[in-house]
Amino acid sequence: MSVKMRDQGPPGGNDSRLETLVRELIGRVADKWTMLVLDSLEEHGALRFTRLGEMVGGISQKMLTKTVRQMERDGLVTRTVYPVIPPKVEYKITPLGLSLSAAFCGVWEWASQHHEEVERARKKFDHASTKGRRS
Amino acid sequence: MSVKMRDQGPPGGNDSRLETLVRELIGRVADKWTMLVLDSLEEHGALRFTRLGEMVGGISQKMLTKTVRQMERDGLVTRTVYPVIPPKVEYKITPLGLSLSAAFCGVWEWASQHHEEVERARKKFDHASTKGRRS
DNA sequence: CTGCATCCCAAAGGATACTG
DNA sequence: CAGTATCCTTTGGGATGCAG
Repeated sequence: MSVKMRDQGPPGGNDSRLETLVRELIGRVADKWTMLVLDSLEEHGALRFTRLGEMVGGISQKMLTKTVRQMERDGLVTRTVYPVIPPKVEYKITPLGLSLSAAFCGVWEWASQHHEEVERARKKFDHASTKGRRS
Repeated sequence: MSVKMRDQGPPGGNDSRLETLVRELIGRVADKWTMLVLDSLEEHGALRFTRLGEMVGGISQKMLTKTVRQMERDGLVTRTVYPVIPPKVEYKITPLGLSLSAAFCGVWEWASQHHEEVERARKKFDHASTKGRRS
């Protein structure tokens, strides 16, 4: 699982530095909204701001703006402004974003396959906490 | 990518309900600390509270407690209390947690392979924002 | 009318002190 | 050692304003 073992860059003593960088990137990318936006764009190609928000569901305009800006900065999506009236802005996934989406695919599959198991675990946990002592 | 297409449960009109459930689960699981904790436990087997915090790195006790509780509730880890003095609590990944870790493996690989590309994209974005106009 | 910035408040998160 | 409780700071969400 770890990144330590397969260092692909030029050799040196920067193993821990690379590890740190990758961890930061994971922290950035392993974000609820980022993943949901990425998935929406991967499914529907290009979307306008409002429509994208609808597809994601339950996200505020503020967070959508922030998330999408971050993703644009990271090179995961492109933002195209059409200077027309009424204004039109389209967000589109990039090849890099597509590769991340593909990498994250396994997690989607995991969620669809194990969500019942998770819910059972929760029920059990809540039940045990309610009455019994645990330890 | 989507879950819509391969519904594995009994047929019915509950596609959107399942979709919602899976999305909620993704929102829960696609969390920075959850993934980092999961990875630490996957690499090192069983860890005590403090040691786990050290392995994760940069996490506060409060968030570690919260994250680990959540994960225990979701059935991703087990929490074993040894009634000794000083107290000893060990956290261990479950088979379910292991499966999630494996599913998330692709994202780790993506991060290690593309972090340079992301950084280049950021530099370019910041550079463009500094001086030029974008649209 | 669309897209975003701003304001304000609620909630999440970090640091510290304290208990079993 | 492993938390819980208590601050206080930061972040996120809803509503509103405003430019194109």
